[in-house]
Amino acid sequence: MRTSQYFLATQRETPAEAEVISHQLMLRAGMVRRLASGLYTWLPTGLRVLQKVTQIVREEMNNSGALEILMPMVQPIELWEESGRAEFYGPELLRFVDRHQRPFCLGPTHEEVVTDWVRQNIHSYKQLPCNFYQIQTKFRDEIRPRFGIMRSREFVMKDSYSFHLTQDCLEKTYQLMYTTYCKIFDRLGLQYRAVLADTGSIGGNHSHEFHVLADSGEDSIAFSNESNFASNVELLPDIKAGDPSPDGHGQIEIKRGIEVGHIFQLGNKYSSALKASVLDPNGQPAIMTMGCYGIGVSRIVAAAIEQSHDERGIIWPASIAPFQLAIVPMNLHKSALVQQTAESLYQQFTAAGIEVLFDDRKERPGVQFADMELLGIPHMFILGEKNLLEQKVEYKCRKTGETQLLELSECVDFIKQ
RNA sequence: CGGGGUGUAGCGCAGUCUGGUAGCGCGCCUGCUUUGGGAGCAGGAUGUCGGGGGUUCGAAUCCCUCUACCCCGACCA
Repeated sequence: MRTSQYFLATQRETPAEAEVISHQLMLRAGMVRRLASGLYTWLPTGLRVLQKVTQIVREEMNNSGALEILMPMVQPIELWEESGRAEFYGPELLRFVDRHQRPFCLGPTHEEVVTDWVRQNIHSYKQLPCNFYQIQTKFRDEIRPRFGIMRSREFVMKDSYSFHLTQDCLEKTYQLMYTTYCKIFDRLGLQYRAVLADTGSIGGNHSHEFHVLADSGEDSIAFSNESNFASNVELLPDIKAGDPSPDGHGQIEIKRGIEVGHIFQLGNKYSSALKASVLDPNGQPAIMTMGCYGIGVSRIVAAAIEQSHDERGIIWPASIAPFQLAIVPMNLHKSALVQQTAESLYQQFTAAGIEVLFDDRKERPGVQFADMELLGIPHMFILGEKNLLEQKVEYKCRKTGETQLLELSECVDFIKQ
């Protein structure tokens, strides 16, 4: 991509509306713009990152055997009355009526819809277990949207729902989702922690949250320095750092986390309310047992920034960077050598399947460097006439800030390895 | 919803107390110069001063009202 044909929308100054660093940097890097409280437009750069995250989630969900579907965002209120959540959910459920005065809501989650669909279409234990997921825009009319993308009213979520005949079977899928989530967060390049959690408004009897570790996180998580014990502090009201771990192994450490995933064993909460049953091997109706598994896809984008940034801007993990590499030719329009080499390198990287941002603007080098670093692009190649006359190109690593001179001919291999 | 704060150009802000018809920096457009870390000079465009009502000869400024947004609390991916 050439900057001249792109829409960078970087800003030097931090908009006053942004308090947390991820929000500030997403605005400055031209990733998002606010439409109204808790509602954001994703600009090209932000959407690239969002799609990277989406794709990793999709691939690992597919690898786990889950099947992708897409349910309506608009849901009839009757289903919520049937499950008993219409009243419980309260004003966070955005309700409205259609032209026939029929009541609907914008979907904040899809337990009701998926259970309704499954009860109408799955009739035999032989079709179980099954696990369906979607990646879709959710709407929750939050009391107080804040922190930009981190807690917006409209957001992208991966939600999946599994159905089982037995608790044993549910636990197997639950474990499979647990390991799938670990693979996802590993691939996303995030430091995270899975912790025991409260089941909240979704309900059920067993759940884990996945937290990205960041000092700015809204949650506190407690974990043992010796064992696998880890829990949201909500479940351990009086615990503090240095206390003995409740499992008897080691001492408690406390860190801040941003919740980006949550898995639940729902049991039969929704399936019994909606009478979702299959015939068991004896030909008798049996209420299905359910699990549900959520990932805050858009929140991950913000959480990744909270976890990895410096005074110059974002430092993306390679797997979700909007571009892998920036070509920064200096005085492109003054030097035929710089121009030819930049074009040639751009072609070579592109042919090698690498996503390149080719900064062909007529800007001074300082502006170019600042923008590429703000954007958090992992690798930068700086092309100057002096170096090129000796067949050299300067490489700079975004994360470490280290630079080195490379032979022009080895640039592509340097990145590919 | 309770408490606090802010709405003036794309972004950051001054001007409001003490009323006189809107300004600064950055960005944007044109030209020349400059070119390894957010350039310089010259010229230029952009504002229903959040909306409505009132007071006044005259309102960004005073009064009433509505509204939007941000921060602190209870909720959540």
